[in-house]
Amino acid sequence: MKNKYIHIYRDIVEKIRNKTIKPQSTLPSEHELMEVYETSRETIRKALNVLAQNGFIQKVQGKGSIVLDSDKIDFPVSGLVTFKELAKNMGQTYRTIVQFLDVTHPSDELMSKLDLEPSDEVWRVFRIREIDDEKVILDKDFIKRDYVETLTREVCENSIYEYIENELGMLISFAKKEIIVEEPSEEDREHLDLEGFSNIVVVKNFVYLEDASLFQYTESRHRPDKFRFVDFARRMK
Amino acid sequence: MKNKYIHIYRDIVEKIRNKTIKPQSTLPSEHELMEVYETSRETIRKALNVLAQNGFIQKVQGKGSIVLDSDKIDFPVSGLVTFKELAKNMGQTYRTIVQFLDVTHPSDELMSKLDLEPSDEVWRVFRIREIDDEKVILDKDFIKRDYVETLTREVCENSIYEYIENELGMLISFAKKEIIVEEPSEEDREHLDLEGFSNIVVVKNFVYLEDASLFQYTESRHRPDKFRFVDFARRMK
DNA sequence: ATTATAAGCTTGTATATACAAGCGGGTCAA
DNA sequence: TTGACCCGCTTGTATATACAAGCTTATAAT
Repeated sequence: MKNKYIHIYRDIVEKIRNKTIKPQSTLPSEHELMEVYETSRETIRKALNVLAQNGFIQKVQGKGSIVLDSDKIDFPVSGLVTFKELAKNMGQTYRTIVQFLDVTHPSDELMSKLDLEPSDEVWRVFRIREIDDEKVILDKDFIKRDYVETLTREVCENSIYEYIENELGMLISFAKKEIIVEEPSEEDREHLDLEGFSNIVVVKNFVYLEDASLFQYTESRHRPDKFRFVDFARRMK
Repeated sequence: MKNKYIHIYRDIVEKIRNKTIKPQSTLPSEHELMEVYETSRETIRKALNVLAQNGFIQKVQGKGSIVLDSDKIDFPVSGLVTFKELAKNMGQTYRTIVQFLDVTHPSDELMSKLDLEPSDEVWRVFRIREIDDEKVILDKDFIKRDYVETLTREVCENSIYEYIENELGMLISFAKKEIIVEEPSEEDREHLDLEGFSNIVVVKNFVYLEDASLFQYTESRHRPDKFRFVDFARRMK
């Protein structure tokens, strides 16, 4: 009986995605949805609020809930997304090359970023991402050792996130992102196919777990032509 | 008696901002907040949910609401932000130069972007943004004439958003953003102080009103060194 | 000492009710 | 025809209650 509203949310998302419910149309009223899902109005409203928050619908007082055009707001690239999901949308073939993987003590910069002591240990993972046989992204991951005991090359080649969530049972909850543009470093030039591009898009990512503990810092360095970021922003009333 | 929860939200935001409530501490329990604000638990929870959504707190079942470090998640640059707000944070002095302002019929590209007919009219506003006496941003705005009858140079030099919300009484509700990197166009080279930069960060912005109608498309073209985007993303459970 | 259990706190979910506020269509009067 | 008003729909807000589920601490049993 738990998570009824999330179930309703997912159900409606699915119907919007596969066009069972068409863009620009209005959803059934909250009263009608109550009967469809055999639940209370508050539960329906919780589901609708999540839909609105994520850009699927727009609620208008006195009228109803208008279904937005999800194609125009194509999400997958927004928010918390892994390379695997991103690559599927971007190109034909993709591959991850683990440059190296080790445990060290944090540099000064990292100590302030991850809030660490000099004695703490961190996993350091550098990965090169290929899309259509071009090396276009350099991912530098720093993960607190406290949270992750072991980490293998194989895991890094696949998806660290999947490992952490599925194998270790830890839940990623939120992240702070910062996007800036820099000149390519020596490292960038060495590992990426820059093809004359003289800028690098740097996505700095601070990842937090469900208990609000910061456990990972990631720097994702993109060749500019392979970078795209989509965001849906709702205004505070 | 209306909007009690928004009032509570703002009150707590203020307390977090001015450090009356310190980062990493936990908020009073929902029960205690009920008494402080003399309201019901559901109302408190609504306020707390908005706080969580906007990255001010993290709720942990069984424990409480942890106050996040807002300094590390400095918002103002995220979401729906106008140049005026942005410039205040970026530099010392800023200025807006209205390149031109007119009404035309839409190009094919614009027709598809703004969902228009060939007979429709659109305002076209091109503005150059100066920060510290350098021309670093080129803003190209396209606004549906249906929604805005008149638009003056003076308004454009100040803030179109303020004009629309305060003078015309229309409410901006949400926006879809897309960030990509391009080669500078002739136009970019002509109007901006590119200083050898060979890329331009393009922020495409589709702005919607409260009734879900699309009414503006903006293309904001930034010199890469003056671009920064901060985002807070929460994962769906 | 260690472990297991229970109690008491916390937040999470589901339900019901009441009234406010916005929209739209219909009615009726001028 | 036009405008004012009302009614029935919609969503928005506030309240109360009940129980579930997660965390911490204290207590009891081994």
